[in-house]
Amino acid sequence: MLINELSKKTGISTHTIRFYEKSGLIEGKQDESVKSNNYYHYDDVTVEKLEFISDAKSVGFTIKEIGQIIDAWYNRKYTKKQKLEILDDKLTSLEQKMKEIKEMKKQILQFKEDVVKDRC
Amino acid sequence: MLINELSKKTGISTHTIRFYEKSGLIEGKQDESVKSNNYYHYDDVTVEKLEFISDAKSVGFTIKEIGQIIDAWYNRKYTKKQKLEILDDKLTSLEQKMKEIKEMKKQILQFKEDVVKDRC
DNA sequence: AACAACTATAGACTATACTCTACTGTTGTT
DNA sequence: AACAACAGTAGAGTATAGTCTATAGTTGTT
Repeated sequence: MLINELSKKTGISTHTIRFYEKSGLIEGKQDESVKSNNYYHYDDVTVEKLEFISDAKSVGFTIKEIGQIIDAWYNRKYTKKQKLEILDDKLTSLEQKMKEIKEMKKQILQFKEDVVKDRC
Repeated sequence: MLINELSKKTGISTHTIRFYEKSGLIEGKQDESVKSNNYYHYDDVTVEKLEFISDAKSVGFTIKEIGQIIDAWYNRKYTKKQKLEILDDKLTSLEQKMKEIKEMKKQILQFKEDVVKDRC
């Protein structure tokens, strides 16, 4: 599919898709047999990747981190061991985020109590 | 205390503290009786606030959101009802973040499985 | 052939959250 | 008095993650 279809399927603008491509998160390929244009073609894996990128951004991963995860999942540039290391690293960071959110919840509940009891 | 002590107590640079002050998150007060300088003085509540800001940033709250929470907790510019609304709103957003993180964990565990089983 | 819709590239612009530099003035110690 | 350490203000610079504009060429429909 071309970029417009990819954009419609994922809800991500063509501008942002191109930005992600320049950032190395996804990669379209050009059809060598067609000489009249240099249009990029994208497959269903790219759709999956873009959906993952959206989710990963929501939890606070940076483009760089997301790139690492995608490479660990769908690339030949790491050994199996390296891939598992990267993924475990991200799992650890998610555990950390969860802990911080739980503490923040407690803190805000405390604030609520303070408000209710006119302590502030 | 002056800004340097505040910085040392919180581990936040004086530059960043001034940035937070300009952003309305904290507020020092000048000693009217001293005319020779315009140094700002900070109290222990400011230390608390800065510690909260660090934690809140970790969970992904923006400066604007943090400002709202601080105002809801320590300000007279909202009614009790408004304060509780703001705090409940942030609690909801924390629940949402928590959900997204749990899903991301599942996803990355799946990636790990794919790697282990050579499915990618 | 005309024309709208689409594609690629380059580069400018925006928002957020700092971070640093330059400059000036104050305080405290020697 | 000298001088380091600290204070304030203003404004420039940086990194991240887009977002938009301009330009030029291509494709598909009428």
